[in-house]
Amino acid sequence: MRCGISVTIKDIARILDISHTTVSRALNDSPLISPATKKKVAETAKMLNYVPNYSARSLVQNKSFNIGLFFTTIGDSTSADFFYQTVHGVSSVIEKSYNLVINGLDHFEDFDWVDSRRFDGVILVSQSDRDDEFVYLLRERRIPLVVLNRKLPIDSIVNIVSDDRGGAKAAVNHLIANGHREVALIGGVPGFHATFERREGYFEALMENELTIKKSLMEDGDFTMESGRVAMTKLLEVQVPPSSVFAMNDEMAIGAMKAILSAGYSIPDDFSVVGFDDSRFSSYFSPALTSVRRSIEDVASRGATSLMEIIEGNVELTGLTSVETKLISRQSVRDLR
Amino acid sequence: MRCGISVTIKDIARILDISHTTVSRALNDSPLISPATKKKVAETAKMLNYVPNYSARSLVQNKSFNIGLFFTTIGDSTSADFFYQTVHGVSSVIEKSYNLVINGLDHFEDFDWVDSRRFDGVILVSQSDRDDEFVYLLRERRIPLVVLNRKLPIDSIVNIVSDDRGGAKAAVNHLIANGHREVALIGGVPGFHATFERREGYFEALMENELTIKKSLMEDGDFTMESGRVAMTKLLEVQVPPSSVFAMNDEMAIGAMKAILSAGYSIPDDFSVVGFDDSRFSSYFSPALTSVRRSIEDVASRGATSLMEIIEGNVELTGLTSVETKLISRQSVRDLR
DNA sequence: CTGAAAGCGCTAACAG
DNA sequence: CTGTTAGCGCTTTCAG
Repeated sequence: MRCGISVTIKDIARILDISHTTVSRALNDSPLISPATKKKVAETAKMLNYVPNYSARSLVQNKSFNIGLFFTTIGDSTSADFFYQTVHGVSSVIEKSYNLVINGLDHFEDFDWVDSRRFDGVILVSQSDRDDEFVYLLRERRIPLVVLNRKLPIDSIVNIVSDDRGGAKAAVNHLIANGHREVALIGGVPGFHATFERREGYFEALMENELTIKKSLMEDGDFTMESGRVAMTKLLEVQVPPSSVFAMNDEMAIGAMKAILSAGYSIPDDFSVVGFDDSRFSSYFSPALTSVRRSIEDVASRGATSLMEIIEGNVELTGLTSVETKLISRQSVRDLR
Repeated sequence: MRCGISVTIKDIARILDISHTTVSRALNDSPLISPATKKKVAETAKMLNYVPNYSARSLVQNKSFNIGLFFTTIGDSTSADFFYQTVHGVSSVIEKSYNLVINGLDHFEDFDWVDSRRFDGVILVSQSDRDDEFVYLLRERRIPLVVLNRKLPIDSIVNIVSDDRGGAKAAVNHLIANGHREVALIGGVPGFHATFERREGYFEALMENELTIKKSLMEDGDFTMESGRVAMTKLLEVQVPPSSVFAMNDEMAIGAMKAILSAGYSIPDDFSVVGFDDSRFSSYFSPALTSVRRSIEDVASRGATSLMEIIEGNVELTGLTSVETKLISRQSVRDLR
C-alpha cells in the first residue's frame, strides 16, 4: 500500500468480493452482519490500515464530530490556571471520536460560521453577560449547549457554576471572625459575573455582621496580578487603611501581597490577605495564601459529561448545578482577637 | 425560514433561477462569474443566512479544516502557564476557517484515528523523544507537521525550540559570577528534552568555570512545585550544602523557595535561587525570582505561522529555529563577592 | 460567463 | 444475513 493514498470501504469490498454496504455495516458492528463476515472485514481493514473518512461520515450523518470549547476571552483576564484546568477537565471526558475545538469569543466579529453542522455541541465558559448574545445564537441554531462558570438568567440550559457568592462570603466572614473590622475588596473585571457574585458575597458578609460598606475600601482590578498590585497600592494610601483585604482571585491577591511587602509591611502582621480560586501556587507563597477553593476541573468535567449525554443520548437536559466552594485557611490571615 | 433547517447552495440557485454551480463559484469569488451575479448571490445568501457545509466541502476537497495541537501530556508535567501561552500563541495565528483541535498524546493508546483526512496539519509540542513514534507516523501519513519545544534528530521538519541549553548556562554562569561555587541543580522529568538540554547547560557552565560537578548536588524533579520542594528539602540535608540552586523551571524554583523558607533560612541571604521560564508570577514572589525568559508564545505563533504557510501555500518548509532566551535578574540571587 | 453532469466516501432505505 | 440503489452538499471537469 502506498502511503498518502487512503483505503476506502470500497477497496475492502473489492478485495473480499462483497458489497461495500456489507463492509460498512461490518465495520460499524451492525447486528445484521454475521460474525464470520465481520471477522473477515475487520482483518482486511486492519491489514490495509483502513481509517474511516470522517468528512464523508459527517456529510451523510449530519454530524461534525466537533465539540466546541469557547471562552469569553483567551486573553489576560482568563488566568492560565483557570484555562488549563478547564481544558483538562473537559478533555478528560470527551470521547476520542470527537475533536475538542478551542476558541476565544473575542477573536471574532461575527459567528456566522458557528453552525450546527460544524459543532455537535458547545461548552461555553462564560464570564460576562455580553456572552448572552452568543448563547441565544446557539439556541436559535439548535446547537446543544452547556454553559459553565456563569449563572444564566434562563434555566432551560445546562448551567454549571461554582458558588462564588457563598465562597466570597465565607472568605470575608473568616476575616471578620478573626477580628477584622475593616475589610477591603479588590474586584475583578466590571461586568464579569464572578465579579458581581463575589461582591455580593462581600456585601452580605459585611451586612450580616453590621459593618459599614465603605466605597473607599473597594478597588477594581481585572483579575491580573498587576491589577492587584495597583489596587492594593491605592488601598495603602487610604485615610484609614484596612487591616485586611479580600481579592477576587489569587492572581490579584498575589499582586496585593507584592504591594504590601514592597511598601515595607508584613503579612499577616500588618495586613491580612485572602484570595479566591486556591490556585496551585497559593500554598507555595510566603506566607501561604488563605483562599477559597473551587474545583474548576470538576465544573468542566461535569459540563462535558452532560454535553456528551445530550449529544449521544439525544436527550434534553437542563438546570443549574452549583459546585461548592471551601475556604482553605493558611497563613496570610492574622487573628486580631 | 425555519431554524435548524439549513440553507444550501441549491436553495439559493432555485430562488435566483440559476445553476448551483454558478452559485458555488460566486460564493467562492471565482473570476469566472460576473460581478452582477456575484452581487445577487451574495445578497440572497446573506438574506437566507447561508452557511457553507464544511463536511461537504471537506469531502470533495479532501481537507478537514482541522489543525491539531498535540501535547505530550495535558497532565501535571505541563505547567499551566506553558500550556496557556502555547494555545494563546497558536490560536492568535490560526485562521478562522480552521478549527484548533487540542489533544494530549497520553490520552490515547493508538493513533489510527490521526489521519490526513482528519487533520490538515499538526503542531506537536513535544517534550520527550517518546513522541518520535508519533512524528514518524505523521510523516508516513503525509500530514504537514511542525514540532515545537524539542529539537528533533532530523532536520526535514519545521522545528522551533528555545535555546534551553544556552539559557541554563546563562543562569548558572550568573550564579557563578556572583561568587557561588556550589550550585545545586533541580532537574525536570528524566527523558524530557528540556531536562537534558538544561542539564547540559548546567554542566557547560560548571566546566568552563572549572568547578566540579557533584552528584550530591543534583536532584530530579518533575516540573511541579511539589517536586521542587521535595528536591530542595533533600539538598538542604547534604553534607556540604550548596549556596545556590538552579531549578529547571519556575514552578520547581517556587517549591524550592518554599522548602528553604520553611526550614527557617532566608533568600537570598542563605540560599540563592534561579528558575527557568520567567512565568508571569515569578516577579511577584518575595523575593522576586531571577529566571530565564523564553517566549513560549513566540515559539508557538512562529510554529503556527509556518504551518499555515505549508498548508495554504502548499510549500515544503524545513529547518530548525532557535528562539533566544534571556536572563532576567531579580532579587533571589545574593552577590557573594 | 454559465450550466449539466459526475463524483468525493459514506450510510440508509428497500428489496431480496 | 447480504446487495442494490440513492443521496448527503459541495466542487470540478467539460461543454457550451
